[in-house]
Amino acid sequence: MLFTKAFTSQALAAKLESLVDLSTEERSSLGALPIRQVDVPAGELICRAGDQLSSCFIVLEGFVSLSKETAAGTRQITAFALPGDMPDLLGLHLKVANHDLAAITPCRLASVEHSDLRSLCRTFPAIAEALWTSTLVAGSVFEEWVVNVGSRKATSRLAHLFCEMMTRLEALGLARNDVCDLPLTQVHLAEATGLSRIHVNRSLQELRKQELITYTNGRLTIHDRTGLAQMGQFDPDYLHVPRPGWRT
Amino acid sequence: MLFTKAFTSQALAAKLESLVDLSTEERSSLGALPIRQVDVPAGELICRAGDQLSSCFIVLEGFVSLSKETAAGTRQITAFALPGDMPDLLGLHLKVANHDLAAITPCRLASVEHSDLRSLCRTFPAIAEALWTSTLVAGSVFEEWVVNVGSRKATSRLAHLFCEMMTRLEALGLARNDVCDLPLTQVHLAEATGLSRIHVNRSLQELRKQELITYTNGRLTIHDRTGLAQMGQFDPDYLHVPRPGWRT
DNA sequence: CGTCGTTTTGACCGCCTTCAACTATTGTGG
DNA sequence: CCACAATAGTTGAAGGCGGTCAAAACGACG
Repeated sequence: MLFTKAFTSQALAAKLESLVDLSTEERSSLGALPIRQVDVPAGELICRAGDQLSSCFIVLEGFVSLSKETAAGTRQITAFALPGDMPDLLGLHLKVANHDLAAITPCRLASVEHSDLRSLCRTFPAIAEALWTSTLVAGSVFEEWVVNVGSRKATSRLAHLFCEMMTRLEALGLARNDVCDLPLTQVHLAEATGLSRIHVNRSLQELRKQELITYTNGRLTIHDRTGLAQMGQFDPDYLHVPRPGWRT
Repeated sequence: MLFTKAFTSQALAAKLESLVDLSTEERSSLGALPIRQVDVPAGELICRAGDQLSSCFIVLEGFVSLSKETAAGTRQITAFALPGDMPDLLGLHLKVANHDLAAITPCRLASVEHSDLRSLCRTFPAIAEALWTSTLVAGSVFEEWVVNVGSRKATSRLAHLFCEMMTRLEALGLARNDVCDLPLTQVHLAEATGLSRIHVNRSLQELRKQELITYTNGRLTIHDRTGLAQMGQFDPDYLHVPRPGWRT
């Protein structure tokens, strides 16, 4: 890892402002939050479940996976964190991380001391509320994933995941015209959907055959938005993004 | 439903005090929180996904399920709420419920206006922190459920669920000597684990055959704690209860 | 050009689902 | 107190979805 001193990027501020209104004072205090910038190469672990942390991360650039090890040595990915997300904000109040964090792509993170964050929350309740809300949304996404892996068939699970990622990336301005960079290998998809690598491959072929998507070289294109949403039983409400752009 | 005016029971206060230390003033303000008491008969819906609520519930007595409908008309249960839990606290900041709430047993609930709760949080930051923390724990449980339904086999899923419920009920003083009332039908278990009703039945027989549990008439007895924990790959950390009482 | 990770294909097998029927238990009204 | 209905649990048989194993094709990169 490579460390640099810096100040908070726009990523977090943008995220929080999508949840609550911030005054100029709050915005500038947020910008002045002292952070340590951290660069992590692709594939590297950022922290492990059980780690006791005195700071938490903000994703500035890149894709981060949240995962848990299972007995057989396999991983279950429980969520993906994108720029603006704080994948271990839970540690602010609970002290121990309860999942592994790994950089899927090369990532730029900001590390914020819990003490700094806590005093910021004390001074500006609106910021505390925004952070709280962001953890609620994260919880809501976990809950939807329970439904996804618990009750849908392989093609539906993948369709749902693609809809979710497209929606979130659009909200970040990282997708346009139903095209986005989604740098996940089929192994990542398998670990996120609770399927085997091989069955993911075959299910992707099925989605292609039905002309719903193309997905090559980490680039996802959705050809039939409503068709994919139907296949994945996708309803964007649980993501709580302002204007989802999916018609039911 | 049957409504009565009343004041907050000990259930919530006890729950919050397990998460943060409260001053006597905070404790009494919490007790003075105006609530409307609601009694719900077994099997009845409490609210639906998508409802816009101006108040939220505290479970005082009984078992509540959180669930989402899927396309085929089936349900996926995403969590169980026990006394002291606030299963739709999410609505405090996000306005819309994102799951159905249903009374599994006859339930006594307390309904608290969001405005009252919000002003209480504003006056006592420690209470806000405790509530925030409780939502973080709930999120942590969702995350573990993703792992459970995403990566474990039938018997493991059930074993894990039983370990979780036993741990939580113990923390509430509702279990003793590895015995607790767990008023869930096999259909509930199926909906919570993402299995079919029939396979739940057969997996339960397997757990009994291995002399890990008995489970009849809504009463769970764990005969082999470590064996069950191993089968379910259960590690109580994610529940964030003070003293779990499971040896690794 | 060889190496390593990723994707793809084929064959086989098993966990779990589905369908159908039967039993046990609980509750209700005559 | 019994008849009946309704709910919950159990058993059997058949079949499908997806897992596992093995190997080949493909692509990126040094």
